[in-house]
Amino acid sequence: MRRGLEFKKKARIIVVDDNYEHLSGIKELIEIESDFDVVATATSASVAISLIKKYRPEIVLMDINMPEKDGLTAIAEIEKLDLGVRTIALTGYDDPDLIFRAMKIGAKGYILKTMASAQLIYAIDEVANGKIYLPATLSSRFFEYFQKSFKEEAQTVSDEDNLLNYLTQREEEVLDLLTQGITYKGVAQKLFISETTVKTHVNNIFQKLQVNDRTQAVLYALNNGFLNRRKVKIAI
Amino acid sequence: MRRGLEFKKKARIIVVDDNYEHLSGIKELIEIESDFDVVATATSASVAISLIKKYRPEIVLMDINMPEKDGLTAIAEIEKLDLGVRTIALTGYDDPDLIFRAMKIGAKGYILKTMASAQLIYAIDEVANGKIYLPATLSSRFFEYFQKSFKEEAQTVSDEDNLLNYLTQREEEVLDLLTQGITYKGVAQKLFISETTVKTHVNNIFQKLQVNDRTQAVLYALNNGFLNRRKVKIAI
DNA sequence: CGATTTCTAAACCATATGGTCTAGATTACG
DNA sequence: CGTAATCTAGACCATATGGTTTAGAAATCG
Repeated sequence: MRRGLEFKKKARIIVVDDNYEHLSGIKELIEIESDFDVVATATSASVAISLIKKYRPEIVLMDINMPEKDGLTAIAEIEKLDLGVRTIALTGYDDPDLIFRAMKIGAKGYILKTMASAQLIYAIDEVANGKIYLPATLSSRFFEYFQKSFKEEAQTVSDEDNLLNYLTQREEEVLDLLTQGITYKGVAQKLFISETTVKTHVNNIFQKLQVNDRTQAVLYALNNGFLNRRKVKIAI
Repeated sequence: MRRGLEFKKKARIIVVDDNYEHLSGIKELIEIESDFDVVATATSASVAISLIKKYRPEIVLMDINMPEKDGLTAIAEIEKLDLGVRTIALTGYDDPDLIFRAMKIGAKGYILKTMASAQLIYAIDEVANGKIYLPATLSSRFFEYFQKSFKEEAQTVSDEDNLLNYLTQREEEVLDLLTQGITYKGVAQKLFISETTVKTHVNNIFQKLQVNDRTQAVLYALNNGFLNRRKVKIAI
């Protein structure tokens, strides 16, 4: 598979799988069917991490379903090292939650063990070239899960009977300061009003939000999208 | 393109684009090259929504770059109607933030206007069959953006000098109850200890978190991933 | 123009919260 | 076994917070 005079470096790979049979199978597959270089293998996440520090590979193939320290935390740790190592998650399950979590913590690809060997090689190739690879079926599953979580969030947040809607503008300003952990005295200074006025506003806020104290008001505000009102932030 | 005796219903489509040229172009394209049925078109989001309510199509092709009411809010509204209508976003820009927001609010597909007509038909077909369709390039862009946002979040949250790490187990339990808006008396009852003990714990918490009151402690906890410790919740 | 809402502010009081110190019982650690 | 950390709990005091009522000024609305 070598391609003449290309300068492209052979991607160096570390394979991690607690099952030794699988491990050597994958290693052989890669060495025979592709141009990549398996520089090391590991049967546990902790060993894998020291090997990664030592060899600095471009790619890590990580089995997610391991006992002891699980693969997801391992991936998270690898990402935290920030060595530019790109990790591909490998597993038998297409559980959307698993896919979501893997991608969330920084996996650059996600492949099922049942998939054809050609697809594995293709995925490694894509990821080695800086792309992120998810097979179409898994991608669909991911997005369904992704949208479902946001839908639930949107429902709980932007209800039209959100009690925050009943607050006046001044009350919103006061509540905004409260959600920053500022005392009544501080609020009074910031808004150039007396402390008793602040107390009046606060009491009205309590009644409207049906809570009994400052902490509960702040919690209500945070749980019901109060911050999203003023800031146009579309953050996750 | 009709396929003999299949029972599959022709998907009914509404196309929305403020540019009339584009609109009729897309409409013709769909009618000539595919089996789908364009039941209506609209040049504004608000008109589109009433048409959707009237025709109940399976698919909506929505141009995102419209003046007045923009396409994203339109998609959000359509999703909110919960009519089972599946929306595909259509735009000239592959801005990752745009893609991310579109998918977040529930778009079932995202296509660039520059893409080949065959790809448009393919996308509609996929979405009509209940799948979610993102072309590979856009998918890559989406995931990069997705991971970047989580990476930033992870950095601010899971620092090793997170003051929450200095809390004892009992202090964590107390703080947990405080983050639910419970009073000292309530905490005392829940933990079967005296109120003065609660106060002792709380004072220790304040010192460790370097804050002055309950609200600030709760805010610190929420902003620094306190909830993610006990609950394995991977919520967004 | 009259009514309503909003923002302002005070008085008064009860209680919750916060700050500091001391101290016994238990457990963990070297 | 001695020491440190943790959990418990009391005393004492200062102040912040919460509940209620009243009320004037300004803005908004029909």
